[in-house]
Amino acid sequence: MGIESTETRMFLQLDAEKQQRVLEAAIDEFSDRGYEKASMNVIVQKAGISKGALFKYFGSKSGLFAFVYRIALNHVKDYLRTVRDKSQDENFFRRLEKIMAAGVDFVHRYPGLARIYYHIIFTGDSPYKDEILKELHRESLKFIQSLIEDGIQQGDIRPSLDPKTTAFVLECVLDRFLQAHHLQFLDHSLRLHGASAEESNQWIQEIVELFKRGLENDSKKSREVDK
Amino acid sequence: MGIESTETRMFLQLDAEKQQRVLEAAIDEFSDRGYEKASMNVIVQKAGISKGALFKYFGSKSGLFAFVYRIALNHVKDYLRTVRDKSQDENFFRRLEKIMAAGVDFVHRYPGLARIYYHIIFTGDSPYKDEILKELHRESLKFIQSLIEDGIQQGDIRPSLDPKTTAFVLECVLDRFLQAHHLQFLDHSLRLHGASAEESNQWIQEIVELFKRGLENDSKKSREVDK
DNA sequence: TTATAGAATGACCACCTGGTCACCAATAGA
DNA sequence: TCTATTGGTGACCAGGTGGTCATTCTATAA
Repeated sequence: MGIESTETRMFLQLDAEKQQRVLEAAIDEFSDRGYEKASMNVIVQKAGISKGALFKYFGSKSGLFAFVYRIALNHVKDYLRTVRDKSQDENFFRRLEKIMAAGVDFVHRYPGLARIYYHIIFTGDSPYKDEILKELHRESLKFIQSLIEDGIQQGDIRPSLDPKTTAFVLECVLDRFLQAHHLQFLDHSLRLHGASAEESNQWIQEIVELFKRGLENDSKKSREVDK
Repeated sequence: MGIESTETRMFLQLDAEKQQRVLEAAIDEFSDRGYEKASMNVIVQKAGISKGALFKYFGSKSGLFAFVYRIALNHVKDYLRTVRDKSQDENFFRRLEKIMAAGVDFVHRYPGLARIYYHIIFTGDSPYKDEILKELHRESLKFIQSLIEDGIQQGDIRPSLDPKTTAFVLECVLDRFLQAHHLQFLDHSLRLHGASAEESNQWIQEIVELFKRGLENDSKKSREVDK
């Protein structure tokens, strides 16, 4: 498949400090400028290696990007899976809160990877564009829809809801919410950029409350679980 | 101000067919590739003029972009103002529907301008970045907040709502909804790309219904106006 | 110590960009 | 006819890109 990462044995055999240095330089440049505008010359400079060496490690710019993208995607999958599994027994709205909070944590813990991930989501800026985007959106959709299905099954949200509409609305709010944490120009109403965890959590509460009213299953009061 | 368009008298004195041709070439290239990646060489080729002439008409790439951006912004302002004024007497949710429908109309009628406008909104890709983004977001926020304030004043939505949260949620759903009409990679759940006006309207109904439940003022039944 | 294999280097390449300006063509006015 | 002005051209420029590869360096084994 086109988006296979192409790090060579040579790269994998470097000492850990050098691998780390190269990886950080790449994340830095790709997160700052996206795929197309990122410059291998800049990455080389930041990493303190020769350009020829970098091309030996990854074959091409797209190969290097694929390597970084995979790391970002795996981190996203990890945090989503972790929070989903840990919140299995909670109600839909509580789960939604936790997913948003985990997203904020991800953005704060791995700012570079988060920027790369969301830049791809919003702009499609990547090599092998179709495959990467298909993969990203398949993952995202699968996750949100399973959450909604669980919520309907557990009686937290109305069975009459159209799952597609609900997934659409949830997804765009979640994406924008997280993106506003690191893209200041999108952050004109909630001041999420630079917000403390507590402030972000305030906003999470408010947003989820809004969704609660809109989605809640009246005929079966939403299960409350100890907070 | 930095974002003043810089079309020269020379451009304005061209015959209308040539002006149109140059403008279309620019819209085509900027909408396809955004500001930074758009190539003056490509625009020149598409317009069938010399590069020197193009630089005489607009001074620079940023000058040309400012010209095009202004046209896009004016179109957006126009449709928003028109739909807001025409729906002055309707309830909040009906207004929301009409605004979304007008947005879909804008996207269909001026696909190039819509792409340019939303690309700036989502990526900030433009010259004089701070000024343009400030202007865009000021307009957007002003519009949505005035809509919400009207809705609260008329008793359609709850006064207890936090206007910021509500504006945030509305804005990201509206933006994503419109963007999905022309960015296929964002269009994985609703199939808006290539949707008929009727299909889009179906989705609008569903989305607004969701918001209605979430926002509606219980103590004063939302005013129904003949549909 | 020498030879070899592997790793690394950086000058070079073709291609692309936004922008410049000497030159040319057309037109109007004297 | 000559001159001045306006409009237009495209070769050229400096700077940047991703990528290549002849050469050099380094580590290891014999």
